[in-house]
Amino acid sequence: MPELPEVETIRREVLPYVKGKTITGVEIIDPRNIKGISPSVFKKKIAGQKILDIERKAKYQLFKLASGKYLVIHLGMTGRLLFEPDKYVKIVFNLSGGKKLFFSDARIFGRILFFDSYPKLELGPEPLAADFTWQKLKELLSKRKTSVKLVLLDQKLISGIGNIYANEALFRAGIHPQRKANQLSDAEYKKLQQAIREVLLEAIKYRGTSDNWYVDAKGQKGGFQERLRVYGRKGEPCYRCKGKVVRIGMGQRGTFFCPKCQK
DNA sequence: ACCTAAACCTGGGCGC
DNA sequence: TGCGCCCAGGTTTAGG
Repeated sequence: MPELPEVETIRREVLPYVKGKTITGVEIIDPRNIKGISPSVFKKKIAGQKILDIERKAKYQLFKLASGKYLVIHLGMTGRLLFEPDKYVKIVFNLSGGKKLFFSDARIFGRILFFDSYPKLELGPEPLAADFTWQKLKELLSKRKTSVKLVLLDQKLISGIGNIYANEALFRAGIHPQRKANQLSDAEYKKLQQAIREVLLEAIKYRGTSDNWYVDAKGQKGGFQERLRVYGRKGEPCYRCKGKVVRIGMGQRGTFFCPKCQK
């Protein structure tokens, strides 16, 4: 599923493809991804808009338009932005110059939004921001009594981390996912902050994780799935201690960890 | 304000 | 080959 590294990979590919182009029209094959306004109003508003830039905020892509308005896309779980169509295309953006950008989404969890001014998205700080220090992480996590794993997934508190990278960061930091967020030591907040940064940067470098659905705008898989240490590895040996990786459910999500290495 | 759980969705994988 | 069942999970919504 597209988390921060996957969305960033797509943004870097799509930006040069659309920058300076005008959206001449939109074909709506399935309207269910369009949120907040009716499909017909969306069509009218988007037609003729020139794209200046794409900004990424957490898992959102903000298409900055010359009019000062914004097209905002969230890929949900199975959403894709593609240069060539696949069998799950729901929306087609026709661009000046004859190119098309395809929005594909098998499960229709993705969201397409339109804002007349800069979008308010209610997101917590991004872990890759320069001022996201371990003290900042401690300040945020100290507010919560629930498990550290679930808190990492709360986009209003910290934005951009999804299930894969929450599992991977906790493994790298040696922290058990069921530990209470407000009960870590300073050394553990420090290790966790470093682990989050490291895993996100490494995943961007490898162009994201294609555990199942994710592909980039060219339809190509990422490379980070081969570097996952716990996610999806239930019953397999831990790379650090050779013990078995365990899977439990937390908040309706698969949670993978090594009981020996994560305390 | 915080926390939990259900709901939204459907392709893919599995057992039979 | 095909049917039924279960699983995947980001975000919103509802309710405690």
